[in-house]
Amino acid sequence: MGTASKALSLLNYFTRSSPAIGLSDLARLSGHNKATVYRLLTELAQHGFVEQIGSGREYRLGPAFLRLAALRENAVPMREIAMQTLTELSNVTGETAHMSLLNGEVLSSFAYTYASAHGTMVLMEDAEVLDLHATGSGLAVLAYSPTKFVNEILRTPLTKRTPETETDPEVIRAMLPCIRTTGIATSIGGYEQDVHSFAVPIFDAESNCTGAVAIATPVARMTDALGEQIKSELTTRTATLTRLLGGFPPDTFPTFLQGTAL
Amino acid sequence: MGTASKALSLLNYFTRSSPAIGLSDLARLSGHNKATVYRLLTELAQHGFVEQIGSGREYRLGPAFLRLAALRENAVPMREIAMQTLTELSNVTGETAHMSLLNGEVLSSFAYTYASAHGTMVLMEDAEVLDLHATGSGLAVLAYSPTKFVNEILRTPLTKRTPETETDPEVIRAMLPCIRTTGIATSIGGYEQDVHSFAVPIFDAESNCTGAVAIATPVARMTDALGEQIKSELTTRTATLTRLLGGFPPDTFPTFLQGTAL
DNA sequence: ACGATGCGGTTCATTATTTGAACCATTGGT
DNA sequence: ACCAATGGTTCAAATAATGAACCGCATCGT
Repeated sequence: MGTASKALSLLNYFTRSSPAIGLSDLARLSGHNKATVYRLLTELAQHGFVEQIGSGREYRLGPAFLRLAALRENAVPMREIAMQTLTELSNVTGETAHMSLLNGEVLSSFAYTYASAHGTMVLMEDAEVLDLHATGSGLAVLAYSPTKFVNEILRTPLTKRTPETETDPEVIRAMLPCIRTTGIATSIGGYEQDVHSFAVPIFDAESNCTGAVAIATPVARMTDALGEQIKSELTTRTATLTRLLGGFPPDTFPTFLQGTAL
Repeated sequence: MGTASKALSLLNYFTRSSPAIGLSDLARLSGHNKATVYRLLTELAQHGFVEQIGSGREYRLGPAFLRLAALRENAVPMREIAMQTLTELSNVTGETAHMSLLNGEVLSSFAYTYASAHGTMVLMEDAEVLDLHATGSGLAVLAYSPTKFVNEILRTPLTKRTPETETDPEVIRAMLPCIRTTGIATSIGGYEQDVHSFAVPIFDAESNCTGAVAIATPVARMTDALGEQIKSELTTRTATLTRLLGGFPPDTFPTFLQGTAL
């Protein structure tokens, strides 16, 4: 791994639940030497990617991301386009719709919309990290990712989010061909208890899978009829979204799902 | 300069006006070897910080920034707090108020509010890079930055934005003590023609200057009376904002400007 | 049709940078 | 008063970054 990658991967340890991390902790988490982490953090800080809280204690993400995110969204207004489709999806299905994007090895929540049809609703968080092995979205992404990537993900220990979480790499690997035949991944309570989720992949211009769109419902509300409706809406509208974002499904993607022409 | 810094500084060449850059161009711009830039871009791409457009042509900023910006804003809701003060400022003065933040050596627009009082108005852009030598905000920041930082900025050639832009490093250096005595920097047409700007610095918890708040008006509308009102409102409200953001002005900052207690 | 140009990407011996164990000075808890 | 952490620093040893030259390819002007 190159030095730049080490520096960048440090940023992945900052999450919603641990927004500030000390030097020693970060060294332990990343497995790098403390001196190394210190030097990398210093460099990141010089560019505003991290900043220190107080007179030398913990580090947190810096203000540079606000600037670069604004530039990114200006160059590629993905969120704006995606919100349109997500709004339609949650209106039509009456359930929570969300889209996630793959950043390196991290799949994270990117945008979501709620429906006002019911009193209960699956809640989402911005920038939440979604386990690739334990969510519908993650499985959809894995099913359409290169074998090499899948191997890397399944090599590392898989965290057991709920009693229902499947953590056997081989069982997960066996699920992927099945997902590919339908183009739809399903997760029932694998990430959060009582959450049922259908997910389909989205692709970029080179037909790489870059994320997923999913509909999440309380398990108790799921019926065969609702499931069929969701799967139908999800596949057609997401196929259109992929095209709106300038992407193309790969040849292997089930053609009967590829939706209406743009 | 460390390797990580080289990688991170590549990101600074992506701007609103050049959102996509080719490998060779980026090598020329940054002054690094093409092979080096290629390797760094590859690493950045692996983490979603840049992505390639089409089947291998130009690079642009990646989706990772959206995730990290969301995490940053969640940890430090600066924008939310700042918008409050900016809204008050533009309401009270009837002019455009904006706040800029320093990311490494780059000062960029962070948030702004317009007033509806007049037909004409100074317009702002998100994430716009503000020259440190040619804007009121930039001068305010320089006046309260370490000498070493000022030297670095003034060593590089200063771009002449308008006929009024001052580009002589020594003249600019001579302005800084003057700015420090009043706590207010002024720029008249130095960045954009016909734009008058008053700016005051903001500070973090360690009394480092991290940015500025400014009021921009059309030159034609500026009068002594308006100027006095703006300076008064700007200094008191920005002092309060610094405190709201958890910062402290340094001891050298004019005390008669430090506003009301929180 | 064609050579010239410039592009993204690759190679590999040279070189400069990163690395990490050990070491400070401080801080906070007991 | 002590101990165990913390953030930060050092320097010889090891490793990773570097850059000139080189591909194959697309584009462009003639």
